Amino acid sequence: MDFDKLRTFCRVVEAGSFQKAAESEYVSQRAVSQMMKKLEEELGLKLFDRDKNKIFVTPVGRDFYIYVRNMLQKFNVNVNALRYEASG
Amino acid sequence: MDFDKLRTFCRVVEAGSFQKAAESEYVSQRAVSQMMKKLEEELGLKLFDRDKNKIFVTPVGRDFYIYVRNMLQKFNVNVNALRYEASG
DNA sequence: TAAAAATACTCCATAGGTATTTTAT
DNA sequence: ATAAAATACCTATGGAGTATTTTTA
Repeated sequence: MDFDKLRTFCRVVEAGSFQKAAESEYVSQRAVSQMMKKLEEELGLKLFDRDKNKIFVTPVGRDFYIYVRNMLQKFNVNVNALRYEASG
Repeated sequence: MDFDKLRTFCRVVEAGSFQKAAESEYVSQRAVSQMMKKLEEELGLKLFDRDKNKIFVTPVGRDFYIYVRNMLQKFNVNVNALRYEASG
């Protein structure tokens, strides 16, 4: 499990497509497609329904998104606080 | 940033040495040493003081440990809940 | 016909192992 | 003399790009 995958997942949910997320993250569509596949395998959760050339976020995917978005944001805040602590 | 690094970091803090953590995680001492180096670089935080053949967790490292331990635990709880949700 | 996802093929970076060196107890 | 961390060297795995195919709107 790595943060890049989680961040990309968030972008996908927000953009509504792998392609759009890929563009906004400056990686290839393939990279995003692979990452999301691995993410689902790793979690043992189906995050998307795939309908040929369209994706839909599952209810579980939506819940996971809410959770992850918050977790990543908090993590960044915390690390920044520690950087400040270390520098002061 | 990946969860393996964070988990290993927790093991190091708990064990008090790279070697011990390596044994308990079934990886080489080198792997742990490298992971911790990368982790510090990625975070921009000094997590350990290195004194030749001994390490000491820095105050910031200790705070980071508290945070990460909790984060990882919560994450697992949440994913398990989602698995349950998905199966029900 | 344009846009999007999956698949195939290829390549390179990096993560990890073994072995070695250094140091302290 | 033992235990632990860093370093060097090497290999293999996997992640990413390009190109291609399929499908739908």
